[in-house]
Amino acid sequence: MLIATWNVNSLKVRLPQVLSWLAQWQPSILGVQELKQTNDAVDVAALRASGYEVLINGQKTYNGVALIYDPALGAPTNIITDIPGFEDPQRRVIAATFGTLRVINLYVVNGESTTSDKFIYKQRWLDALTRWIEVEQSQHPNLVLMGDFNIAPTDADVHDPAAFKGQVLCTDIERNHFAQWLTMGMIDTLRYFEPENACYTWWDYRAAGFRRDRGLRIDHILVSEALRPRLLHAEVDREARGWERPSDHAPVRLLFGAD
DNA sequence: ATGGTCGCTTAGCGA
Repeated sequence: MLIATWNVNSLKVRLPQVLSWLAQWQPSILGVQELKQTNDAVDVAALRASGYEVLINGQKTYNGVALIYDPALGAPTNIITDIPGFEDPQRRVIAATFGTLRVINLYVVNGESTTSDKFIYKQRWLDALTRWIEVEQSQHPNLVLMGDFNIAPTDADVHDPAAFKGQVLCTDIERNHFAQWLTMGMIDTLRYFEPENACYTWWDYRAAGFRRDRGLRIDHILVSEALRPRLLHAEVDREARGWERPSDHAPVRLLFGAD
């Protein structure tokens, strides 16, 4: 079973690439972020023609997330489009249960800078998320948590740690949340299979970031401990980042075995 | 070189 996450930076612009990627990799589930589209604007027919169904939590201009899935998984249940109890006009969450698998797809707040009001919002958002993960873990042994987290968990996930020291995406406040999820028993699957090497998932459009490999690892797939025996492989799809008119993020893939 | 590029909406914002 293949699961993947991809911040597409406009599903309108990137739909042809998403369709091509689906045909190439045939994932069971693809979580996408930054649709920048309302639910009505998403070309569901094109996805269906490619053999996929989709759950959308869209928003005009900003944010928006979706779960694109193989209908052979059956009808998803317990669909959630908000962190329960957390008021948020921004569309950043889509979660659903597929059989025995609980999947949460997130577009975490960027935060802009540590002195921005958006960073306060990010902290409130992460506080609510951490509380919610505890609840989801208690209800769903087989939990997958994926998306654009806008957190580089350690200095090994940053091309220039000195330049990013204390900056947004790299603060102790953000990293402590990520560390807390690991303490709670979630597994950082990319690091599980790639303990040493850098494996960036995002490169700034500016300053030829990708060509110079000046990246950050901010897109993640975390799974609960119960799924550890089934883990087979995780990797970053750098090829898609090198396509014509790419998203600034690469897809991240996780392969795992059947029950 | 202390900037740079995208996407959205149409001058400026968000990333």
